[in-house]
Amino acid sequence: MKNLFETLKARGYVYQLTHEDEIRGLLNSDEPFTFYLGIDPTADSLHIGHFFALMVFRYLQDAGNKGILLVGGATGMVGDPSGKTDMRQMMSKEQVAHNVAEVTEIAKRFINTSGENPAIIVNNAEWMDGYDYISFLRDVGIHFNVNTMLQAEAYAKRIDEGGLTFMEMGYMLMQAYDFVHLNRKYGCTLQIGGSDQWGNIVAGVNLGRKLDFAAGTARQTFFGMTNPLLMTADGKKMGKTEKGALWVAKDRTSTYDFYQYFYNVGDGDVVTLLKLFTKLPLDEIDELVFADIVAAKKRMAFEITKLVHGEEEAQSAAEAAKAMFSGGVSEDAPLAELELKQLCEDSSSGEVPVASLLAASGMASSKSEARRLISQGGVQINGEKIESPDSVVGVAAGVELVARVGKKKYMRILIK
RNA sequence: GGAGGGGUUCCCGAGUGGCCAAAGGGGCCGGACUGUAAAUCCGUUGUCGACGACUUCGAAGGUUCGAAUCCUUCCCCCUCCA
Repeated sequence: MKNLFETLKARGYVYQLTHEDEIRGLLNSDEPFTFYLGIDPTADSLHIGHFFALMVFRYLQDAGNKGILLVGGATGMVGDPSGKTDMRQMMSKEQVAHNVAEVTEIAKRFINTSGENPAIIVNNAEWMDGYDYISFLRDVGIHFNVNTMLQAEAYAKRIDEGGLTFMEMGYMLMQAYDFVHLNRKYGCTLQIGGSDQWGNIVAGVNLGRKLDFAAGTARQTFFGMTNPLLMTADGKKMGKTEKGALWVAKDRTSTYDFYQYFYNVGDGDVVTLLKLFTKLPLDEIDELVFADIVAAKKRMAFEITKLVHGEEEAQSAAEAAKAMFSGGVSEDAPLAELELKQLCEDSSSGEVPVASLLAASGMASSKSEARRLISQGGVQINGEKIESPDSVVGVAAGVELVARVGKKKYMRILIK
């Protein structure tokens, strides 16, 4: 007898449950079961929201249960309207295929696909592609009541805003069927996912029941469990940055930025994040946070970065941050390489307006923006504050400058 | 298909011929204070060869000395009716 259920609940992974008692029994039983998590390939990387669900996946798998990761090659073609204000832009088939491949690769970093208890990765296109429309409507569609569907919380926004297309309503049927398929083929009994998936998960549970009833076969087991939405203490969606989501792929969000994001979260979120994304014991977390909130935050940022990008990367991100904020420079700071001849007429050396430099390196989105930043006193070059928007700086081929905008943005600029 | 309402700068939302690069709020960004946190306060928030110039108010034309504001056509959205 284990207490996996209690562990997950105490750390904050559990939000909604279709059958609380039964699921507790399932998770705490010594008898392994099969579960699945579905991810749609809406982009070619995963963001931190996915990672939340993947943590649950790991816990379940580490406890000896069989995990199935479903990458939605078929559902991705349609797009889940759950919780969305607007219809998702339809993706081309090529794009979906590309994303499926990328997402699969990244997911493999988090879940164990080899060893004694490997997780398996499936793509629902495998069984959806050959399913013809009429058969699907007759087999699956017959079990869905539109009135009930329309009352689903997940669709409320779309209905308020005026447009929910027929295609999108079909999404729920697809996901529901996925669960049934995995149950039939692999004996999958539990679906996990984010709270925005609740409606779709419940649909799967219900569909399984109805199909069993219609076929007169023995009732199979279908359970669903969701994890809460990752919110910051002040009620915002976590993982949002000015550039969009916080991505797991390095070319989308650098390790340094990733680390910085967590370093800069509010104090109130530190405990939550430590519980969710580290495996530190709960009492140790409490102690740490109580003793020194800043140290706890640092530890949290490090641990999460380590989990996602590996220890080495995390170490260098932490060191880069340390160097930067104590006034030094780090090799790990982002580097921009600029062509000298694009900055000034003279071929060997010359003076370049600081504003141009910032704009060219991407530190500022335009020269106007750069001038604004300078006049507000937010720009430093090589540790010296730039006083006037018209200031120039001497450059020559091979020179490296360190530009700083605001308190937190640093960049090395190499003149070529 | 019919009738009405509407599309404004990142978002919401004022503006119905010059005083409009466009009120106000949110967000973002910068500064101060701090702990690379939060809260608070201040400032900024189209672009550029920068006290001036250029380009913006769904799209394209037109009227006018002058248009986000008026006219025409088109595209899109919403509400009610069918």
